[in-house]
Amino acid sequence: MALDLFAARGFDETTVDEIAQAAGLTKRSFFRYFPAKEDVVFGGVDVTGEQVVEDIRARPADEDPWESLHQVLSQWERQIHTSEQTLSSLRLIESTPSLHARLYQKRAQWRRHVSDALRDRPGVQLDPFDAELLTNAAATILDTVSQEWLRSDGTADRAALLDRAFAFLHPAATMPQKMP
Amino acid sequence: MALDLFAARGFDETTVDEIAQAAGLTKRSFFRYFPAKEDVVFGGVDVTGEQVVEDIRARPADEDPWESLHQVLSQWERQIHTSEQTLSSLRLIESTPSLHARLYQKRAQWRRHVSDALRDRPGVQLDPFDAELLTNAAATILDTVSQEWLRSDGTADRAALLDRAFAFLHPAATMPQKMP
DNA sequence: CAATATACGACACCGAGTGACAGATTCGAC
DNA sequence: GTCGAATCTGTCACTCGGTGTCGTATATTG
Repeated sequence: MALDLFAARGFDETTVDEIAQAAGLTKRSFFRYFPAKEDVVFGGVDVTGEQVVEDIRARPADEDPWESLHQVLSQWERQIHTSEQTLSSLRLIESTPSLHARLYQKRAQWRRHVSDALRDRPGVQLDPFDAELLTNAAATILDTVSQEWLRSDGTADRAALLDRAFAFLHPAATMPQKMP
Repeated sequence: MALDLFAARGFDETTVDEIAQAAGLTKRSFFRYFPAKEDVVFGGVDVTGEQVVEDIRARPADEDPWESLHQVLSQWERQIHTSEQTLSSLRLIESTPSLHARLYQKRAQWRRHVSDALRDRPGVQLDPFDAELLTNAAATILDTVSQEWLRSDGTADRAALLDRAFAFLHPAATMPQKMP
């Protein structure tokens, strides 16, 4: 629907009035369904939702956090259906600054949840800085994988790229201690 | 000037007309100096400019890319003067989604430059995916350090945090190869 | 059928940002 | 110093995203 309009005229060049009219609504009614114009695009794309957070919570508490992130994200990566529409949506997002910003915003709150999940583990208490560092690094991996996948026009193996990235960017076995 | 208004009434609650009037201008003239309302805040803050990119280009070509990033960013971190105003600016940015988005946007184009700099090295040609992964990881470290520094109310040692993060998130010595 | 909740349209409004035009200011050539 | 050009600035009008308000249909429930 609205995605066709974006594909044809571009995101910024398409007004909310046009989107609404194409869907048989008013501008006012459009904003009753979507908090912002940008959110039409993210309706179909699963922006790494609550499932991942729950999966991390379900992992054994004594598992290496980085390994947990790897396992959960790897599994998630293999579950999602990477349709042709996902590809064009991602392309649109990448080429539109405001959409890019919106995606980042959604990822930011997701990261907070993941970071909390890592620190909520019983037994070992993880330093907030370390938890955020690991979480942000994992998010960066996701981001870079998506970027590469986009560059390959959807032909690249996302799961393989993810594994490679997780293996490459490996935290030190012995965590450097804070200075007192 | 305008930062005082933001500190008092908040970013979103301060209109451009008010900023302009406080500076003795018109709204129209304001937009002749700043492309967007958000850019007033980033005027004083050095959002990791061209200097870092040049420094990376100046590094020995056979140096480990991660080490180059570490060295340059570490040096940069020790050069910047982290004033009280920087702290309040960062606080404002963190608490305002639109400013957060703008910062991310600026960082994005910086990352592209850094990634290009890493790949432009003579001799070794780095895979685009790897280059972006390293660059994004370094940017993530910067981000996390800033976050932690902010949480400590500016008392934390940024350089030390940076060193710790770079040591913690260390790429594997042997880079995993791509599958054919 | 009546009462109430929910959805939608219509209208007015605000703030960010832009284009066009007119007047002022600065600055260099002569 | 004068003239003319370039630059700066204010004014007005306009677009577009987003919100508040209100009146009115269309269910939904008893």
